[in-house]
Amino acid sequence: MATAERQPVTRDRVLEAAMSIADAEGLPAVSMRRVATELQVEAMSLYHHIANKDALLDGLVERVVAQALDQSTAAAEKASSTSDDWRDDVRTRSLAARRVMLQHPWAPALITSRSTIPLAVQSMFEAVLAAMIRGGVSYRTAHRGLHALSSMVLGFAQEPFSSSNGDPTMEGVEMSDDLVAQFAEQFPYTSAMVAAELHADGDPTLGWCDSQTEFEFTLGLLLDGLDRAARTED
Amino acid sequence: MATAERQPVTRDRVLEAAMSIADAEGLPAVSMRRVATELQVEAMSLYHHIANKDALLDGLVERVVAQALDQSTAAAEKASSTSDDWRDDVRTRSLAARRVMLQHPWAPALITSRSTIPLAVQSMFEAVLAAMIRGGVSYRTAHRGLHALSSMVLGFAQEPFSSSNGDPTMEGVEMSDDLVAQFAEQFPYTSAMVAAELHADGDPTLGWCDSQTEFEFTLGLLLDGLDRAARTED
DNA sequence: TGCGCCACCTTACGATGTATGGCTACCTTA
DNA sequence: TAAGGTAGCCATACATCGTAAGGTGGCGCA
Repeated sequence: MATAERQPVTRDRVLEAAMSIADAEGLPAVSMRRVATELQVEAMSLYHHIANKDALLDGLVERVVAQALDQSTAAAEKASSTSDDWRDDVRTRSLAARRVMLQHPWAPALITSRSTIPLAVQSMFEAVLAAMIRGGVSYRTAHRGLHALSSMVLGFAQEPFSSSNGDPTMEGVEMSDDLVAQFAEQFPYTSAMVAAELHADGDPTLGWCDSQTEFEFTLGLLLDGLDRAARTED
Repeated sequence: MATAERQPVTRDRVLEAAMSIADAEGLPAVSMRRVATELQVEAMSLYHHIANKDALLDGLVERVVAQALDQSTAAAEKASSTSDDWRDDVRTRSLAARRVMLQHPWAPALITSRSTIPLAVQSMFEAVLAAMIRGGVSYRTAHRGLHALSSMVLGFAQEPFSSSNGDPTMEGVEMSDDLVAQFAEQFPYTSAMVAAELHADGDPTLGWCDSQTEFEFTLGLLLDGLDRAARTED
């Protein structure tokens, strides 16, 4: 703060500021004025570097997916020698992309809401597709796999009904024994499942789930299924 | 319009109005003033029936998931005699729930963003879980299956990068031959896939996909995978 | 020296959610 | 029947949002 010589505003600096606000305080906190003050500038000055807010959001998406592409190709290259099963390649890429999404929890919803497909996404599709085709999967099956994979990477990072979606009121309220009993009566299977799955920590919502393990399990299921489909169709 | 005796406002009528606005013009069009004028009333009057806008959105979610629950139990009951494979039961329910989501395209994103889990969702989980357990799936695997299924139903209905997410500018613009060639060079596998999959209609985005078929395929993959997991773990 | 442009700013408009307080018509109760 | 409360609706106002329109200062180049 001592030498607060402010640097010139650029599109990149705007996006960076917006990104850090989104990461720290959530996407709704990203307003033009907020981003501007972060850059020690007035709101209207931003319009010299980006067309409008929608373009700013497009820029955010662009940045996140570029990061996802980077990470997943890096991870895939690093692991390329360890296996020649196409599933491992795709798995590595998917896990890396997911990791990026988890670092920017606002991103999946934003990406899903956009209408134009970023180049970086196209590149990721291409890489995954290439792995599948080289692994002997048909175009048809690979196409379906692509949809399923992108849906998984974007969907599993969002966690519906998680208390991180605002409303800290419910944070750690315990259900009364009465309510627990009533719940158990109305949803016996669910209760039994929770009882079976619950080890140490208690939380009546689905927050007790280990969503990373669940993601990996489902990913494995999907990849094995695609592989099997490929093997039986020829 | 002749006998425009306006009925008294109720929570139900508020939600119904909001719902039809969302269906017709999208979720952003649902503002307090807009809903109010629909009911021939001023915005502030709504607050006598609904705590605030967030509660209104909760109400919308509540309505949609209730509808999904209705449809999926109805469908499951109707088909209950045709098969005793748990997968068919779960499939029927999932497809019915998806159908409801497709009727309210704004719903999946809204549902995903909420923090409290509606009772109707809990009921759907219970029914699906029951089918799985009775089919011999372990609690652990069933739990993972539940996550995967809900992610699919919510995720596949959203279609990232679809032109229905605003921006009608791109609607049906043809790529120049130049661009097509450049694209083919940069993304050879993708181009080959599009060529292989494309039958009659042309559209360079992923809009040419039949997402219903893709959903059913992936659903089948998932169910078979869960079934296989259940069969090998005991 | 002067012209023009570019980055930034000021002001202002219409939209949004909602706090505050007033009005009217009814219902309850003595 | 008169008094008082209350439920439902409305008008006004405020903060915040995206952004259109136009002003201002300093720099580069003629």
